[in-house]
Amino acid sequence: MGPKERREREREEIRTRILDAARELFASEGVESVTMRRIADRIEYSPTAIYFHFKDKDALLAELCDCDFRAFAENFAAIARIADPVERLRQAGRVYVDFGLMHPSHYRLMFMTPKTAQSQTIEKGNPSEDAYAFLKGIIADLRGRGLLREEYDNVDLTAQVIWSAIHGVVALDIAKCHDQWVEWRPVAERTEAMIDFIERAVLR
Amino acid sequence: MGPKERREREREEIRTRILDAARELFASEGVESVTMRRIADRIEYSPTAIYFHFKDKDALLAELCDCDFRAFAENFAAIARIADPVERLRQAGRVYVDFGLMHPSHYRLMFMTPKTAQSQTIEKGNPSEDAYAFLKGIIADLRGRGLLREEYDNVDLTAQVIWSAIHGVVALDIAKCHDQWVEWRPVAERTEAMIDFIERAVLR
DNA sequence: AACCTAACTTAACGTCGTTAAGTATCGGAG
DNA sequence: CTCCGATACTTAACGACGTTAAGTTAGGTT
Repeated sequence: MGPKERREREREEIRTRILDAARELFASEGVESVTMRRIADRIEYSPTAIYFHFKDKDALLAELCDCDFRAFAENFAAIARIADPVERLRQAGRVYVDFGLMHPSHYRLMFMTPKTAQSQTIEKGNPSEDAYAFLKGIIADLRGRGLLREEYDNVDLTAQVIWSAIHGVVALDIAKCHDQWVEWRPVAERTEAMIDFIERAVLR
Repeated sequence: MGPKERREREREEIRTRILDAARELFASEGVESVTMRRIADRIEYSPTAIYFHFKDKDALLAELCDCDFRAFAENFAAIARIADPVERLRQAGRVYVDFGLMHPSHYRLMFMTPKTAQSQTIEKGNPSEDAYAFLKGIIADLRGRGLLREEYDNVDLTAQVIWSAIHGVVALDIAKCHDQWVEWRPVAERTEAMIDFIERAVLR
């Protein structure tokens, strides 16, 4: 079964070539520059060739998004070894915001855009692939050591509130940082303030 | 100068007819259904007629957005009379989230989309037209009564952190409520939790 | 009565996502 | 060795989009 495997491998290769081209366009020129035709240009194929490998544009973007979710979760691996859960939470907040500010296009697609039904390639609940699970782990740890206020007995609810708070910093910055309406404090200052804010809210 | 005034009035009328048609499409079918051609259909004009009244589609959307910012700020008028600043803050959070959840399309355009350089028709700093100013007023009041922790001595920074926190609840819900990845707590529960969260963080 | 201009319309351009139909390549069966 | 069918593409086209150019009509001014 030599040729069959080769075909399979080649098919996988061109898939990743398409994804890579899309990712480059996406990162450098924003999501609105990612068109089937421009992706096709980059890999020197006709636009319709892409449809042989992806159902449609949404499916392609969803797969891009999936890769990014994994890359995002991997950012937290470095801080997983921090023993003190309070410090781990603080660093997690910084890592989260940094990712969003360094990759605003990706962040928008991942967390600020409705559609994109996620695929199955990420192992749910595994903290090294699933950042939400990582956050829940921190909260469970804090709770286990009796550091949380007693009101925060629901891990999911607590995780969702903390996530919302830190997401708000990133999302508002991405969407509104060029808005002269508000006299914005520097985003780094807002981030640190939010991290303190979260700590004051949940710790005893 | 009778006819001249009439012309002016008619011009204003058709402008608002266009805006109304756009708003209806927008609210009922989402922003992606707002096309120049469909707006034109609704008012029984040709698509190009709109360009006589608005520079382009972005300008039209920006103007829509402006109306919505004013309507948004007016929602807070009812709670402006609440004497207790703590309770006023709590109610403001609820009003904010309710607006976002009841008008997700508008909320997305107003607070989750980068572009839309705001126009000049809103009086900045006037709490009855500018919701950010309204929030700052609450914080200044809290501070004036010595209810805030001493760390929150910067009104702008404090307002921006609180806004981010509550925006995060709305924004995540709009973008991710249909995501099965996370076992979401009901948005009402998250909202109340965030309001408590904010209070615990900033009050003495 | 002639004219000018504001307020439109029709036609068109170039873009987009996507589908239909055609073509070449190539592994495997007779 | 030849033929076949599937695989992997291409070209052509459709309908929708934002927008511009050119043409038309109606009403106030001179």
